[in-house]
Amino acid sequence: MPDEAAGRDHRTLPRRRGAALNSAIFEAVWAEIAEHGYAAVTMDGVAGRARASKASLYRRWPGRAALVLEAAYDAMHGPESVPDTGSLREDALAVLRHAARQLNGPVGQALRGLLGETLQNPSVAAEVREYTRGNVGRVMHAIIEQAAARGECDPALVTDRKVEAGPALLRQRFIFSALPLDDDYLVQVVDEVMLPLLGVCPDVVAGDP
Amino acid sequence: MPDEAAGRDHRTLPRRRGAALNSAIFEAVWAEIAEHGYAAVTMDGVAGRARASKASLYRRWPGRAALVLEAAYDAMHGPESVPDTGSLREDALAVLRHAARQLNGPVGQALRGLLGETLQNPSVAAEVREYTRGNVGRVMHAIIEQAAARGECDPALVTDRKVEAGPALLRQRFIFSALPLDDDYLVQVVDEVMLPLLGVCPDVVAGDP
DNA sequence: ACGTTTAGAGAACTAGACGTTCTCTAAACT
DNA sequence: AGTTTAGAGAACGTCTAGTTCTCTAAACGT
Repeated sequence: MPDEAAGRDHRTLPRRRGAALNSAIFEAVWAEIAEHGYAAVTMDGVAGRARASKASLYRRWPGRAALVLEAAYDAMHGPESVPDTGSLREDALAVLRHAARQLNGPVGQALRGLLGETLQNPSVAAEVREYTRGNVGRVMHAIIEQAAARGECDPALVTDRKVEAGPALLRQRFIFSALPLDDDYLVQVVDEVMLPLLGVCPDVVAGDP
Repeated sequence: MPDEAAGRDHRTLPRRRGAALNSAIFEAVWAEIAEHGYAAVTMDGVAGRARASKASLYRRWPGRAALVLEAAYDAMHGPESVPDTGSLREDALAVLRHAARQLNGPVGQALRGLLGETLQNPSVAAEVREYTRGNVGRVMHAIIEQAAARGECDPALVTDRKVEAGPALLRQRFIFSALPLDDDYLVQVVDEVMLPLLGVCPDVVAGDP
């Protein structure tokens, strides 16, 4: 009879399950993205790096898109809070800065890849679009309502197109430019587009003597 | 000795070259896109449908993206002209309508797929971005300069962000919505965003008694 | 403590697309 | 007519997506 080591083949290492395995898989996804970008994320690669089996991956997610999407959700922990500084300008900047911080990091890279996936194969995910669009738009509406309640802007001026304009500029730049979203850009979006559209602070921009 | 038919194998059909072959290949690309969308375009599929060889395809284009991109260029024949109706509102509507007509058709489907490709693999094509961004932006700048020269808007108000806002809304809707770009949307973009940003026609929208 | 059920590791396998390369031959050129 | 160029068709090697198999550790019962 062999000693106890002989009974242990290469599969006898401690085996993770449930949440622990999930976390290990998400970590592997981020490592793959960080190393060679979204395009380099393959199911085999993630499984290998996480020391998980492809069967385990496919038991949890139907494909790469669903996996990366859940990894992104996981990395963003928690719904976005609505800022309330008492000034529309500061609220708007806070919203855009929060979005920019996410989009400039690994989560942004993942979302770019996922958006690419949905553009090529529209059947894959209305879900991705929901996220990318839903959050910022909802919060933007909320801070504008706050401003209208304070009398800071005229509620009659508020339309869907005007509310969407700022976020649309942010997204355009995120999608079409490889450069990070810098703060100057966000300030321009707020001062040159969002506030003028709502009739706030007609072209008096801070910093000009 | 067999008769003359025996010497003709299945390769003996008339053989196209140069521009004629190019056109046949482009037609095949559009047929494939129309049938099952961008995702279904494969080099094998296009070659088969065009009765061309894959070798001929790869001699002309390095890959699928380059092929579809050139097919799109080919379908758009000619650079965009700058409208000059004498009214900024009409000029802007003309530009957006021209863009929308393209984007609502098969060319739009191709561009969506190509954009998806570049988002997943940024190395592929700065070229695609150039097109998608370049044209509308350039023409938009031109009509605004015309309007400023007529005294229709204040040149001091014109900034890059303001000029980009309208096109950004168009693109956002193109990218994130599967629905076609309808004319109501374009009118809203012009009347609620573009003109107010440039200080034209402050909220007097036609059609309201 | 023991037995049953669940779920993970690892590997083999199929199928589809990419991109390459080969041969044979029609079209274009001189 | 003879030469060169370029296209048709097919075979091939590779990669990735998914699936399915066996074996076994972990979780959960009694």
